[in-house]
Amino acid sequence: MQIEIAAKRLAELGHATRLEIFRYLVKGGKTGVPVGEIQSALGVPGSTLSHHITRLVNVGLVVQRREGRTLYCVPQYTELDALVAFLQDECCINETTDST
Amino acid sequence: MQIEIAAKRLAELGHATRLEIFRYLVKGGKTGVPVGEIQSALGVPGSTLSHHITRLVNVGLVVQRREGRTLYCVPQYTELDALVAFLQDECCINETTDST
DNA sequence: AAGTTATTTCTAGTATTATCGAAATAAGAA
DNA sequence: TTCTTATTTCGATAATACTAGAAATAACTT
Repeated sequence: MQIEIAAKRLAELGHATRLEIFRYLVKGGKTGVPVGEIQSALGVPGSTLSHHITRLVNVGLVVQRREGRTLYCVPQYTELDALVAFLQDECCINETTDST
Repeated sequence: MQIEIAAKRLAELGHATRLEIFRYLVKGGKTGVPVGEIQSALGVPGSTLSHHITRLVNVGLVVQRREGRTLYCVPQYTELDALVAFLQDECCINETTDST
């Protein structure tokens, strides 16, 4: 992953409300969680919530799927895994290159 | 780790220049890297660099140690590990609770 | 069509962040 | 003590982000 993309995704997760949203989605599983459920669970005003979700969508960490009136938010596990992998590969001690 | 702290650290890493700084420090090893070396390696103006380093220090991801005129920046591996662990534990699919 | 529910877009005020030159500080060297 | 090196703090400007009420849109129900 390029550093620019990693930085963008980290920045979006670097906001308490958005991090809570993402965590809530992850707990909700692969089918996704309706926006309204996030709203009542976290107690965030609709317009504010929509703004934060849009940001998560913009960096590819969340995808939305509509079913009738309900919009489901689906966390993109693969993207988060890649981000975690980036941190581990690029920003943690690489023991294999280290001489004991 | 509390979500507030995690969010703060993610936010600080969520800036391309700061992420590059941190990555450079990690590559530099446990003894740390002088500010001046980061400056010439990344080509960032001194005042701007100082600002970014201060932010990393403020969230505990970097510690500074002075040796004469030279200030060494030391990446805090433990803190990054904790952050990565937070993401994996709280924001990734927990396979163990999943019925296979 | 009119009403209801679910969610977004608009708008605007406030706050935080990024940037970097210039001046200031810290510390060793002459 | 003066000079040089290393780095920070100050100050000012521009840009971006946060928040949330109100209005708009999307889609189902009656």
